[in-house]
Amino acid sequence: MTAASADAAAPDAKPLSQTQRAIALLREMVISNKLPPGSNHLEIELAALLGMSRTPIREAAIVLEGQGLVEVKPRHGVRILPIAPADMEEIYSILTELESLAAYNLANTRPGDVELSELRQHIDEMDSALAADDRHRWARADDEFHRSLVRLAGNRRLETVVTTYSDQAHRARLLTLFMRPTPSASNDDHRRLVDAIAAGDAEAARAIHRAHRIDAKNMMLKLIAAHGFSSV
Amino acid sequence: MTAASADAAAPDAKPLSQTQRAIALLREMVISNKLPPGSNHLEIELAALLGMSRTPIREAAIVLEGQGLVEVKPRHGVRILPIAPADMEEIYSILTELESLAAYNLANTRPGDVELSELRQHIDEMDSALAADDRHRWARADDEFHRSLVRLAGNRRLETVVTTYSDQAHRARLLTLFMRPTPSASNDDHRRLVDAIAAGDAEAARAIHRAHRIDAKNMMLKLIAAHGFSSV
DNA sequence: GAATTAATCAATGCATACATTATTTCGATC
DNA sequence: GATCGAAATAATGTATGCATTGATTAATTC
Repeated sequence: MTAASADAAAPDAKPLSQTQRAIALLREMVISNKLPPGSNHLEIELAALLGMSRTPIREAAIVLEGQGLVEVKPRHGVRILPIAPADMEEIYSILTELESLAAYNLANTRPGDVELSELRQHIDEMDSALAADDRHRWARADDEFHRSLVRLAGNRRLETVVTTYSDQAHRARLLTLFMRPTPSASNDDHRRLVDAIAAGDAEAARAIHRAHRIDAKNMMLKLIAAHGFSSV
Repeated sequence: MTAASADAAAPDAKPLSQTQRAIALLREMVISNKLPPGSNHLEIELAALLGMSRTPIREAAIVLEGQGLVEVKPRHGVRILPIAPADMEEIYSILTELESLAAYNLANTRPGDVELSELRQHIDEMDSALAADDRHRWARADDEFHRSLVRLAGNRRLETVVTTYSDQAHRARLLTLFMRPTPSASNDDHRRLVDAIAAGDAEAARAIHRAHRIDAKNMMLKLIAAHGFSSV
């Protein structure tokens, strides 16, 4: 352990500014639904909550507003944006298109065993989580799989956009996680996708992933329509 | 004219906060290359330049950083991000995909004459600008055409992302505007695209637009490769 | 003369103060 | 009792001050 720090794995973790802490903490609270969608929070309250002054809170709010998670309403504080079915429709459209592009591009790069096994590890983890009937773990692995897919495609901006909209969708996915049927069929798609990527068949990779995402979107929208939505 | 205001078209234009002014002014200066790519600007200098304190400058810098136009470097002020060929590659990939999606979706909505004529007006304006050999006017109309296309598709988030990356690409387009051949063939693509949309042929609309964007990207990259890039 | 270290300088990160302005409350009038 | 208006309240937008810390310059040693 280094002399200066006792927490992270990085040998010389910089002190991390208050603004960065505020961003990380608020983001986590939003996407995990700890701050309920539709709720308002005054800057002073958030400042007190996180033990800092209004300045870093404001800066964090601006960042999170840019990421579509909150809205700064002049006299009502920071409003946690709700996610309506129409929003999910928008988000999934974009994710479908961009992740499919990632799959296409990745297949064209002819990735090596390192990259492919990274993807396959996440798939195995999903299977394992399913076997243990641990949906949270499954969801995390699913997330990681999609994140890896996009990262390996090598377009940093693509990564950024996909992360932004995945974050927005995250809360809705949490809500439907236990409403949906067992997501075992999903892994068949994943395996076929990785096989197509390994074979360098870019068109197939794109088609498989697009179909996968469209299925996911339809299921999500159906669940939301059936169960309603707590958002305001 | 209203009693309170003497400038805008809106009857009751709110005073517009300093932060909002800073965002608008800095964004314009960045995407028009008035602030050279790669240059650094201390918060105090920008504050003096725009006649305000550091606070709104900081907030604006955060917003523009989120839009990929600048980078806040702790001791060196705000750095205007340069655009390298690799960045253009990333940006055009994303724009190609998302605008093609917009074309696809718009075609599926079976837009009425109002929408279609909006698109066609921009095409006519491009023709007119070309006839007058006014490339700046052409570029503006081309921009408007693409912006309309995406807006009419009706996905607000899609609009946001496309605007973000169009802004990033804007400076490079300015640089190559006078290097490229006369962009008259481009309008053939636009007309075929609108026809496909009018006919409700979503697949054709997507294919036409994708090809259009890929052509544009290849030309841009070739120009940049040939001419080099002033970016640092 | 080069390199290493100490001292100076400067820009930022953050807290705080204050003016502005939307909201709310209280009172008065109908 | 309800509605309108005015005063009070509260939250923000912005400016400013200060401590921190990175950068830069000077100085000293080899």
